[in-house]
Amino acid sequence: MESGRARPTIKAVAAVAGVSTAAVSQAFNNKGRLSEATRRRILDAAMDLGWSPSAPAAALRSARTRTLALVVRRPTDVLGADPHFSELITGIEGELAPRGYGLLLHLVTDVDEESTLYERLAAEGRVDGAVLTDARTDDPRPALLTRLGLPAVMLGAPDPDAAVPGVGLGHQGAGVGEVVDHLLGLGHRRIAYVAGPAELQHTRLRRRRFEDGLRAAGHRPFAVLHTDFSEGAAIAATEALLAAADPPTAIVYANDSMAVCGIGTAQRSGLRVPADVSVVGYDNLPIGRWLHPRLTTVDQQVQQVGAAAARLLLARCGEDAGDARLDGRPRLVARDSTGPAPH
Amino acid sequence: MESGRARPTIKAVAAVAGVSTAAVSQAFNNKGRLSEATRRRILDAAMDLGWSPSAPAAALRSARTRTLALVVRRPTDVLGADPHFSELITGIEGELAPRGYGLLLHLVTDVDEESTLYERLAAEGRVDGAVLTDARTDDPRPALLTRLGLPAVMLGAPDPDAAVPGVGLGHQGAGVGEVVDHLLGLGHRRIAYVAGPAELQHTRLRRRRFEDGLRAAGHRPFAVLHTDFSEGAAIAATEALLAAADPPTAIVYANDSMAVCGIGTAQRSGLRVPADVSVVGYDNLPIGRWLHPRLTTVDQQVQQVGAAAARLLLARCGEDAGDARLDGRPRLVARDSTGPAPH
DNA sequence: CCTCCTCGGTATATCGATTAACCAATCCGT
DNA sequence: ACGGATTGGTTAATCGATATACCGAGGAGG
Repeated sequence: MESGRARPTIKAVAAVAGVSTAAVSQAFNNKGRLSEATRRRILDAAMDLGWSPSAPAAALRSARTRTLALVVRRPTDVLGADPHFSELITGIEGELAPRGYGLLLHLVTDVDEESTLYERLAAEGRVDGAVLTDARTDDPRPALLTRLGLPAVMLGAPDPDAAVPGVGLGHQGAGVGEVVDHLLGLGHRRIAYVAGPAELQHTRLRRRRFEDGLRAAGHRPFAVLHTDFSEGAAIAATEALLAAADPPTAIVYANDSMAVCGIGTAQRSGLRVPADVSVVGYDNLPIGRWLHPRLTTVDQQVQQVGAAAARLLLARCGEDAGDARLDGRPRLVARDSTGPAPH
Repeated sequence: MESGRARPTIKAVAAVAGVSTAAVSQAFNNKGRLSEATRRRILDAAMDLGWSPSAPAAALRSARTRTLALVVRRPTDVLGADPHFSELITGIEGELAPRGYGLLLHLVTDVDEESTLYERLAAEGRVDGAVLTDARTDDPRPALLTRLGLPAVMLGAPDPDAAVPGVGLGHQGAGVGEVVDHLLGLGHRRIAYVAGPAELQHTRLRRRRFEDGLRAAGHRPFAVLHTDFSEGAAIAATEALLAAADPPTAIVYANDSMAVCGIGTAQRSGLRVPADVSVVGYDNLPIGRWLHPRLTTVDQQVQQVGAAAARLLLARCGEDAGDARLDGRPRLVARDSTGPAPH
C-alpha cells in the first residue's frame, strides 16, 4: 500500500545531475558560482524529479521561512474590518505568490490574544514578518514586534518615529474631503457623520478630515456620532439623526456596512434615498454597486494598500521587492445614494 | 546593536531543567515517560526562557508541519464564494488555533494554478493537509491530492467512493426545500430559480432540490436560469424573468449577492419587493439583515461547516480532533423580501 | 617558469528539534 | 532473595537543506 514513492531529496537531484548537493542548493538560490550549463542541468534534473527544496529544512538552516503572518482581529458581530479582509489578502497574496512566500493567517478576538500569538509565532520561528492591521491609538504591537525581532508593517498612518513603518493610509481620510465637497456641491448644509470606535486610528483621521472639510467651506458638522461598528449602533445613530427637529439632509458613514444599515433604516421610516436624505459610505464594497440606490462611497483601494504593505514587508525581510510605494489614493465613487439637497 | 538575545534552544531549556534535550521534547509532546515532577520542571523552565519548539526543526524531524492549506479560487469579479470565505476561515481557525495549528492561505485564479500550487506545497512539505473548496463536477483535485499523499477534505457533498471525504453539504440544498415550501405557502405558483455555474457541484444539488420540491407539490418551475455568478449575469437573468408576459411572482437566487442584485434590478424597474415580486437568497450574509427589505435567505452555517471540515482534516492528519460530525443543517431565514403572492 | 588569481565547483559542519534504542534503578510476586 | 517488569529517564542518529571553508585546474602576468 505504498502511496507513491517517497519524495525526492536534494541528494537525488544531485545524483541525477552529477553534482554535489551544495551545487544544487546554489542553483536554486542563485548563490555561489556555477556555470550556466550546470545550473541548467541541475534545474532540469530537479524538474524531472519534481523536486523542490523542503521548506522546513531550508527554514531550519537558513532561519528564513518565506512565510509572513497576517493576524486579523475579528470581534464578534461587527460590521467593520471584515470585508476589507478579502481584498487585503488579495493584494498581499499578489505580491507573495510570485516570490514563493506563503501567508499564515490567524484570527483572534482581542488584542491580548493577538499579542501572545505574535510571541508564539516568533518563538516557534514560524514566520519572517507580520502585517499589522487596524492601527490603534497607542498601539502596543510595534513595540512588541520589535522586541521579538520580527519585521512588521502597519496598515495605517505612517508615524515617522514609530518602531514599525506604516503603509498607505497617510492620506487616510483623504477621500472624506472629496465626500464633503461632493455633498456641499449638491447643496447640502446639514451633514452628519457616523464614525467608528474612537480607539481606531482611522476613525480619528476621517473624522478630522470631515470636520476640517466643512470648516474650510465655512460650515459646521450637523453632528458627529461614534459607534462601535455594530448594526445596532448604526441603526440607533441613524434614527437619532433622523428624529431631530431639523434633520440632516446627508449622512456620511465611516464604512459601507453602516451606510447600508443607514439606508435601510431611512427607507423603513418612510424616507427616500437620496430624495429626502443622501447617504455616503466608505470602502467601496462590491455590494454597494448592486443596491438600490447604488451606494456613493469612497474607494480606498485596499488591494493596492495590501500589495504595498507586502512589498514593504518583504523588503524589510531582506527580499528584493521592487518599489514599496503605494500608487493610488482614496477616491470618491459618486453613485445614486447621493443627490441634490431637498428644497 | 543587539536586537535582544538570540532565541533559546531546547538545549538551554534542558540545561535549566537539569535534564536531557530528549526529556524536554517528550515533555512538550506528551510522549515517552516522564514523572509529573520533571515534566513540570521542564515546562516551567521553558516558560521562564520563553521557549517554544522551533517549528521548522520540529517539522523537519517529524515530517509534520502543523500547518494546513486553504486555497481559495478567486475569479475576478464574481459574487460567489467570497463572503463565505471569511466565515469559513473563522470556522476553520476556531479548530486549528487551540491545537497550535496554522492556516496557510493562498489565492489563485484558476484550477490549473490551484493544481500546481498543491504540487509545490506538497513538494516543499509546507503543509500537512488541505481544505478544498467549491467542489466541481469531475473535480480533478481529489485524485491529485491523493497522488501527492496530502490528506484533504472537500467542502461539498460527501461522495462515498471519492478519494477525499466531503464535509457538510450532504444535505446541501436542504434549505432550498424549505424555501420552496415557504413560497408555496405564501401562495406563489410562478417561481423562478437563478442558479450558479453548472460546473459547481452545489449548483446541481440546489437546482434539483428546487425542482423536486416544486414537483412534489404538483407544480413546475417557472424557469431555471444559469449564471456565472457575475453581476451582469444576475441582472440580465432578473430582467429576462421580469420581462416575461406573465412574470414570476417569486425569484430564488443561488446566493445572496445575486439576490441583492435582483432586488436592486426589480426596484429600479419600478417593482416593489415583496409586494410585486418576492426574492430569496442563499448564504445568509450579514448584509442581508441591514437591507430594506431584509433579505429572506438560507443560512447554511458556513462556520460550522468550516469547523467540521477542520476537525475531519485534523483527524486525517493523525490528530485527535474530537467529533468530525457536523451539527446544524441549512435552514430558512424568513425575513421581509418574501411576502404573499400578488392578486 | 613560477606565482597568483579566478572560475567552478566540492566536503563537511550545522541549523534545532524528534525518536528509537538503550540502560540504571526500583518494584513485585513467589 | 531472585528474575522479570516497570519506571524514568539518557544517548546518539537523523530529518534535508544551507553555508563556510577549501581545492584543483587554467590563465595571466612578469
